[in-house]
Amino acid sequence: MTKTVPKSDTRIQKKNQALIMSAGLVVFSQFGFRGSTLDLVAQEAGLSKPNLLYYFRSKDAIYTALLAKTLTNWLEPLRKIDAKGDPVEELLGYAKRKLDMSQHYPRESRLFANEIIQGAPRIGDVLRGELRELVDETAVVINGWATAGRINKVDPYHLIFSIWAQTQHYADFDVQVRSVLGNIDPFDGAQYHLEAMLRGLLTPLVDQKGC
Amino acid sequence: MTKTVPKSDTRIQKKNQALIMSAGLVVFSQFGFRGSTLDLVAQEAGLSKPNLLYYFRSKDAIYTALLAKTLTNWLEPLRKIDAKGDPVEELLGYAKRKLDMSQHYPRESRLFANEIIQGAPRIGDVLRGELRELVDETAVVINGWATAGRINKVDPYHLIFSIWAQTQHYADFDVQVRSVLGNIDPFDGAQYHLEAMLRGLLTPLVDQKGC
Amino acid sequence: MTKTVPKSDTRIQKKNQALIMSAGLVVFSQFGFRGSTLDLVAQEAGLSKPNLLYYFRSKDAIYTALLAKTLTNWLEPLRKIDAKGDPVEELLGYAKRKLDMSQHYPRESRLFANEIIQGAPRIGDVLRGELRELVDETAVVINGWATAGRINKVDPYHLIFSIWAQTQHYADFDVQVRSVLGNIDPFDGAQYHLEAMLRGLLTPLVDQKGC
Amino acid sequence: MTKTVPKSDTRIQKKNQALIMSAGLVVFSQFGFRGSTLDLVAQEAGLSKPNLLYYFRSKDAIYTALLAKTLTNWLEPLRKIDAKGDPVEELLGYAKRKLDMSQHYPRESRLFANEIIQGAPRIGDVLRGELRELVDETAVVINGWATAGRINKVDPYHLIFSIWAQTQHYADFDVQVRSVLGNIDPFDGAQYHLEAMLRGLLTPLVDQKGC
DNA sequence: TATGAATGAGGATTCATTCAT
DNA sequence: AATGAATGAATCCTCATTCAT
Repeated sequence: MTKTVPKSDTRIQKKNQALIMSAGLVVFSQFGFRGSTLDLVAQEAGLSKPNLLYYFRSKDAIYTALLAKTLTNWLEPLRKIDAKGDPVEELLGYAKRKLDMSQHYPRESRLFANEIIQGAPRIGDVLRGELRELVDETAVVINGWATAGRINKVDPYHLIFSIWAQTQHYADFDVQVRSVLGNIDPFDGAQYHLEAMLRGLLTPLVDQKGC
Repeated sequence: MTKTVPKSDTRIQKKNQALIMSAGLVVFSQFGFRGSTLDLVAQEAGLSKPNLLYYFRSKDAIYTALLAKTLTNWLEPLRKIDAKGDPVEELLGYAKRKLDMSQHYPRESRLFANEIIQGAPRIGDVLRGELRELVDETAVVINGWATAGRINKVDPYHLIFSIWAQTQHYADFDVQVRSVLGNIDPFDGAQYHLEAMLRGLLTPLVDQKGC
Repeated sequence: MTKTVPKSDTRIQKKNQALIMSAGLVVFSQFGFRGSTLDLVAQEAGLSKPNLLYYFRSKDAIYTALLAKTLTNWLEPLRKIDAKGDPVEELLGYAKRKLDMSQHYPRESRLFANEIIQGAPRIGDVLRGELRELVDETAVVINGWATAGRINKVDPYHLIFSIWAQTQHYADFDVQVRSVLGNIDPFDGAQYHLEAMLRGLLTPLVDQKGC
Repeated sequence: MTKTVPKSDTRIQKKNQALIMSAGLVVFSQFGFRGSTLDLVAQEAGLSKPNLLYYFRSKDAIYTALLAKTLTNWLEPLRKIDAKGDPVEELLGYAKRKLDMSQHYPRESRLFANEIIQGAPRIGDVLRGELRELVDETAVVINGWATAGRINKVDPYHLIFSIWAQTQHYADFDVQVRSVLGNIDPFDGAQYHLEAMLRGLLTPLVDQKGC
């Protein structure tokens, strides 16, 4: 009814809010929203359960805040694709950035993976709005490159999907990848393979062999 | 002895067990194990909750049975790769079968995706055992093809990962894909794009252009 | 999400639903909705808390069911006032019925008292609808009697309020009344006093003294 | 010693204590003790929750202080009945004062109503002590008047109850009264009706009609 | 085979109160 | 004098599971 939630952002508040969101990331990325409990988050954060709810109105509020915060970073790499840059390098760069994120922020990847697999109940609007627009714009750029003959003709949407799929796979299916590879680090090979794949797809034949 | 579980498999038993597993697939594939409830499964199956537990010892038993049953089909396509076939056609065929499965059995895909993202607590052994062996064997075949110059040199593990990633993406991230594509059917373009990608990667240059 | 609430009314269900509503009456009539706890109701009913919620969806559902069930009986006496009867006797009869209810169903009286004092959040509509109409109709009857000279001119609304007030007082303020009266039974004197009061108000003087 | 409660009554202390009691009156009179929360009181007072507890030891302390403070005013009208005055005028005056209090201090009325309906856990002693004595004394006065033939014979206790009931009704059941009356102000009619009732009851017939 | 009835163990959230500053 | 921070004890409700029929 009358929830006392901190209004001013003191030092300790920022610290604890960050702590909670960090703990939330660990838990929610593994179990999804429904599979996670405040107990787990509290334990991970080293705080008491009511103390969690002192900083966030509800379990949902933690999760939503987490999604919102992560979302911005998540879409960033796509925004960096430069229409004026070299097409192949731009796309390889994008793929590399995505792969780096899978390597260094696998939990964020799994957070979204869980959310989307479970039907994106909370970010459906973003997917159909902001994300779609961003992809549409990028598709125009890619089509422009193809029309100019600077890369092969490709479906820009599926190209983007395949970059998402191949990079996020190493974060989302980390357990599987490591089960198969044993002690070998996945990301070295992944980077090389992904580049080969993209070059094979994009590079006009005339550039591949001088004839 | 504490629990009476049907021993003889009558017709009605098989029917209901199948019904429950079918309902379980719907629910578990969306919410994962922890996020699912027996109530949801019971409602989906049109059975009472205690009746579910007459056929299966526990929630866990339903989930485990479901995973086990699906696993066989899931690994099947990989087994079908024929070392004696045409390399590119074999690999394209594999990719196509996987994509078909994403199209026609997206729930099974999401069931595994959920399980693996959440750390594969129940199928970790299979991943490190059966799956790894199978991939190892396939890797030998692919390496053989490359050594024989019939395809380009590729890392067979990452090749397989990239096929998994790109095909399963259309099932697991279905909501996202459709959010971006709107009314366009994803699978037409996906099939074409995937083939282009694999051909670009695998086909020796000498075959691509006659020089 | 998927609440299993009994649909068919078996014997045991009716028994337990009645048991719970009876316990709910005891608790809610004393503490009001907000001040009551399911624990108290469960204890009063001799059932476990989850078992309460097996029969009723929520605390609110118990309370609402209770109000609805009691409401009908509550308005009944007013409906029984007969325009064709003897005015004074009809009104005295009404007052007597109300007083009897206070004596024999004091909890029901306090249930409504609590609800109304606290702002009638759940029965406000009934008050402004069904109750008001009923009172309006009765007011017409009373005015008719007064116009015909069969009773003194009175404000029918305040007459009804005063009957409500004086009868319900013995239920709602029972503790106070008994604190003041000690061991004397309140209802004997109440009945006599109320009758005197109403006769004094209603009876035309010409009837009181033959002149 | 464990708790620092202000000893000296500075200006700001008195101000805030009054502020809190005023806010407590608003909240407790609506929801009763158990249904009220410190959050609600704090919000109503515009103070922080811990600050409330700086001025009052506990939620209970606020409530008890409120009851005590109000109680004095509450009993005052009864004390003002003057044995030497004109009987009917004295009693009508008492009723009027009570009705005025219902009009101008309805919250105080509801505060007691809630407390008493819920069993008077905190003022039971006062009811059985101070209140009872006061009523007993008044009853003697009334009986004296009746014996002297200055008013009709009535049960003085039920007479007092009926004045309480009819006057407090307009405060305690305010919502209901207004639901029935719509936009008409209740207190005009109430005053008139109450006077008629009491005169009808009390006035010896010989005074009503000269015969 | 099926289900109504029942519950212990959670799980999210509220709340009065304490503590440090 | 005031408040941000913190929490143990409720409090409502859910859920997997058991039991009796």
